[in-house]
Amino acid sequence: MVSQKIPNLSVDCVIFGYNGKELKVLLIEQKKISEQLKTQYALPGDLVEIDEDLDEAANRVLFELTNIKDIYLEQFQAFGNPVRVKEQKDSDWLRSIREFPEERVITVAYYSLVNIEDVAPKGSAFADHTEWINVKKVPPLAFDHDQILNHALQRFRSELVTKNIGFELLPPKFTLSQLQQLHELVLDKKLDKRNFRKSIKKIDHLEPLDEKQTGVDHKPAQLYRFNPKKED
Amino acid sequence: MVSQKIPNLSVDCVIFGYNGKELKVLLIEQKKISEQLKTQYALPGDLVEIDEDLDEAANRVLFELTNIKDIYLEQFQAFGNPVRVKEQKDSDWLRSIREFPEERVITVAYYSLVNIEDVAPKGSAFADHTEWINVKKVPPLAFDHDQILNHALQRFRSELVTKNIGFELLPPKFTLSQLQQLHELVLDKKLDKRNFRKSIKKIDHLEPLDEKQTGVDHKPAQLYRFNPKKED
DNA sequence: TCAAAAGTGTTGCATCTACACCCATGG
DNA sequence: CCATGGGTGTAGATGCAACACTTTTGA
Repeated sequence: MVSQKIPNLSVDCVIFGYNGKELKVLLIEQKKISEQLKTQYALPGDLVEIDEDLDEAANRVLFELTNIKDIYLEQFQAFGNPVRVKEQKDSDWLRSIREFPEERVITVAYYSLVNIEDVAPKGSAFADHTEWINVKKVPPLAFDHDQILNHALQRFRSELVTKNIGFELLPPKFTLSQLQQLHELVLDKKLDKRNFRKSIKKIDHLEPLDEKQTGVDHKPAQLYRFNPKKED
Repeated sequence: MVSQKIPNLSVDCVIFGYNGKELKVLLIEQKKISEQLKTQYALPGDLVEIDEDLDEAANRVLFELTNIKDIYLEQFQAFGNPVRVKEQKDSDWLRSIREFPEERVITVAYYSLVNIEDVAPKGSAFADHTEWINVKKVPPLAFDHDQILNHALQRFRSELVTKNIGFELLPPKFTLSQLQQLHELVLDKKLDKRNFRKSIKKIDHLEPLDEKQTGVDHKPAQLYRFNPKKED
């Protein structure tokens, strides 16, 4: 069954992941229409269904691509340039997948943080496959997705410092050094170890475990987890 | 000439003004369809035209209602509940003005600050008239506009402190006490006069004039203006 | 015993808060 | 000369940045 879609309205999702070394973003490789076309990457997104909430649509797109369900997606901006999907580079592909490929499309953009281990990227109706790509090495994207990705990164950075989000990118048990590395990567600057620890020890829901790192050839670190239920 | 509109997409504008005493928001009174219906207020908004940028649409709505042109409107959130325009209270009115009144409508919300003196509210195609209403005394609004207004207020508060916006609400020449009163009103708390002055004197583009208040029965205050060109 | 990362406190500086009196004007 | 809001500084508390050494483990 094909559900009915609003021809002018889509959601796009910027899904960040972290492998311990690099901040990555989940991109789809657009299905190749003909051999002449070179492959183009894009953010996962889709038209919104006729009776679907925006948040629901974003979750659906995320689920279709990653099998991840019920995580928080932050809506950060709507992009509505009337020609944002009308560049030459995008029209062939749109003609192959859309019922009304000439329509202008407004998109509502969401971002989300996931544990990269939880995701087994897979193909979908629109995409040959999905791929985790280092945010510092993202090729030019379809539509205005470069711009959307940049906005997402900015928003992520500012929420990382103001709201101390970011635990979602780490494995369930992590060390403070891992957390610090993640912050350094996202903010693109070195942080002082002692000051970092002082500042994050203030935040709630960060719980030390009775457990240490194993299998490292140096002093094993205390493991922590992020526990939203913890009162502290 | 009637321009073609996208049936599922609108913009709504939360326009704040300040009269020296109260923070106000510009609302439209929906045209009365029949004598039975009670008047309902709503945020100014309209469907987006088929080739119109979102920002452009917001500016058009603002202009149609206030004759104000070319001011900055901040997009803050898209609202896309599929039933947000389908409550009983709103359906009669929609049937009277919309070509497709049963369609679900996603709206992109903007907020803006204007000098209340510059606005001569007037009627429009949809509204009997427009009215400045104290934000603390806003009646229940059409659609989900209460929620939109609340989000706008929150965003305005946070940008007032982080970005020191707010001058747009004052007359071109103002005293520091007027600026302080505005901040106190928006943030809903008393501020210390000396500390307030210290903090705002750090911000750029605030320029003391060679001019003082007149016509007051106390020591006349220094006048300032906000001058975005000033380097300082 | 060596290498590698974990872990831990203090000091100076900048920022924020609290607080009270004199000044200029109009009536 | 009185009432009214305008205008100003300081001291204490708090928060942030800089900085170096000891510990624990595996190899």
